[in-house]
Amino acid sequence: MSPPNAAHTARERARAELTREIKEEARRQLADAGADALSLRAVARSLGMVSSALYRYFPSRDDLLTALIIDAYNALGDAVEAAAANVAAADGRARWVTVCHAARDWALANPHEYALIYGSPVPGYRAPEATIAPAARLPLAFLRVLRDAAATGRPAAPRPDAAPRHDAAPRHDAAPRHDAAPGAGVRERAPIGLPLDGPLAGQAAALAAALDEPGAPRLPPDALVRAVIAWTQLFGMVSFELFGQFVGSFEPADAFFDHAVAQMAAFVGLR
Amino acid sequence: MSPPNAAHTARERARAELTREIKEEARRQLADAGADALSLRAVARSLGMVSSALYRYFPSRDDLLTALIIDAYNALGDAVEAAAANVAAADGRARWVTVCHAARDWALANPHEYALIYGSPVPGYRAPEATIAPAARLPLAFLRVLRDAAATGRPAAPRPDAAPRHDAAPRHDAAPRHDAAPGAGVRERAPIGLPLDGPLAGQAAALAAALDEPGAPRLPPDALVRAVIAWTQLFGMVSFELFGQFVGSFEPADAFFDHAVAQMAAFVGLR
DNA sequence: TGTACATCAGTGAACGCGCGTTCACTGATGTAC
DNA sequence: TGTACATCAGTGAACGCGCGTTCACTGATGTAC
Repeated sequence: MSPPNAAHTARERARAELTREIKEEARRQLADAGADALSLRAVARSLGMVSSALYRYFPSRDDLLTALIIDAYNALGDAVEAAAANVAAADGRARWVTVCHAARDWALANPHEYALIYGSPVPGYRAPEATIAPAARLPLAFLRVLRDAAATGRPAAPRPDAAPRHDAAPRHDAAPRHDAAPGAGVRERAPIGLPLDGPLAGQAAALAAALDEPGAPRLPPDALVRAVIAWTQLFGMVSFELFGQFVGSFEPADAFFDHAVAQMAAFVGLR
Repeated sequence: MSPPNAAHTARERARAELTREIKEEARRQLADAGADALSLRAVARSLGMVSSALYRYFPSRDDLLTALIIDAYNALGDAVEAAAANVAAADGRARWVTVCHAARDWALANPHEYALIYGSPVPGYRAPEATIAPAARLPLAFLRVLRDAAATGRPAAPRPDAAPRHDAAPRHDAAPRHDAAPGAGVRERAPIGLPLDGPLAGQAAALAAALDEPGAPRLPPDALVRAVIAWTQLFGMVSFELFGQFVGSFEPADAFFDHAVAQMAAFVGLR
C-alpha cells in the first residue's frame, strides 16, 4: 500500500503535479516581473494550457498569489529551522548567527518571493488568515534560539551591553557552526539597559504570555522586545540590500551584514 | 518685477500649475491602489483631460513615476531636516529622537509614497540618476546629527554600550525637544565594542572619506557603521509597521518605536 | 499699437495589446453495480 | 470482467475592460517687427 495521504489515482497524481507546476511557473514569472505582473494567462501560456484551465486549480488569481505567499513563508521557515537544527541549542550565539545568515541567504536567492512577503503589500490583495501561521515561523524560530540558549546555556555575564570578546565577525559559509565558545548562553534578563516603560511593558508581557509553550520558560518581556528589535533590524538590512538602498555605500553587503549580526547577537544577550 | 526664476507668462504659470496638479492627482491614485496601478489615463480622467494631453507634461509614465519618487524623497528629506533644525545641535540625543520620529511620522502620513521609495522596487522601473541626490538627504541628515553632536557636544562616557540613565522613553509629540540633559553629545569613537574587520573597515573608511565635508571632522568608520545599522533598523521598523508585520504583536507600535529609538541612540553613542 | 508668424496646450480617434473570468462543450478517467 | 453513469480536466470562444502611446488637428497664447 502506498503512503497514507498519497494520491492514488492517476487523476489525483496528475492534479498534484500540475498544481505544483503552475506554482513553479508562477514563481518564475514573479522573478521576471514582480507580483503585480503575475498573470494567469501568461502562466497558462508557459505551461501550454489555455488560461481557463487554471481555474480548475486555483479559483482566482488571488488564490494563486496566496498559495505563493504561503509557500514563500514556509520555504523561508524551512530554511531557518533547518539552519537552527544544525547548531547545538546551547551555543546561542553561533545559532543566532547561523539563523540570521540563513534568512538572508534565502532572501538573496529568492528576491521576488522575499518581496512578496516582506515588501510593500500587493495593491488590492488582502492576505487571508491562512498566511498567519506560516508567517510566524520565522520570528518563532528566532525566539526559540533565545529560549534554548537561556534554558541550556551558561548564564551570561551581568553586563549585557558590555563588549563581547574581540573575535572576528563570523564568516558566512555553508558549514554548520560549532566553533563558538563552549557554554555560551543568553542572560535570563537584562539587568542593565533601557527599561520598558508603560504601554510597551504591557504589550511585551502580553505577547510573552501568548507565546508560552508548555514546559518552556517564558521569555522575559525585555528579552522579547530586544528580539523583535533585532528581527526588524535583520529585515531592514535585507530589504535595503535587496531593494538597492546600499548602492554606493556598503555594497556588497556581506561584511556589513556579518558585523551587524554580531552586534545584534550582543544586543539580544548572546555571547 | 516678479522673483527671478518665476514664471512670467500665463502659459508658463498654467504649465507649472498643471504639472503640480498632475502630480497631486497621481499621488492620490498612488494612495488608492499603489504604484503599479498608477495609470496615466486615470490621472487624466480625474483632471478632466484627455489622456494624450499628459504627454505635454511628462514624456511617459515612467517619467511621472520618477517625478513622484523624487518628490517623495524630497518631502521626507524636508521633514527630517526641518525636525533636526528644531533641536539644538549639541543635544545629540534629543535631536536623534526627533529626527527618527520625523521620519516615521512622514511614513505613516504618506504610506504609499513611502512604499514607493522604500518598498519593493516597481517592476520594470529603473530609477534614474536624478533620484540619487534626493535619496541621500535622509541618511545625510542622520549623519549630520552625529557629526554635530560630536563637534559641539560634551564627549560621552568611555563605556559606549553601558546603559543610559533611567529615564522614560521619549514621548512622541509635535513640540521640538530641548529637554534632554545639557551637554549631551556623541563619543568620538567607540572605545569598546565589536571592531570592524577587514573588508568592512575598508568600505567604511572609503565611505567616510567620500562623505567628507570641508571644515567638518570626518566621522570615524566605526561610528559610520553604527549609524548605518541604526538607519536600517529605523526603516526596518517603519516597514514592518506599515506593511503589517506587527499585526497581533506590537501594534500600535508607538511605544515599541520610542523604545527602539532610545536603544538606537545609545547604540550610536548619543546619550 | 497692430499685424504675421511661431509656439504650444489640449482634442479625439485610433492602434495594438493583455488581462481576469465565464460558459457551454468534449473527451478522458473513475466508480458502482 | 463488463457496462452505465458520474466526475473531472482541459478547450476555445467570448465578454468587457483598461492600458500606454501616436498622430493629425484646432485654437489659444506669445513674440518679432
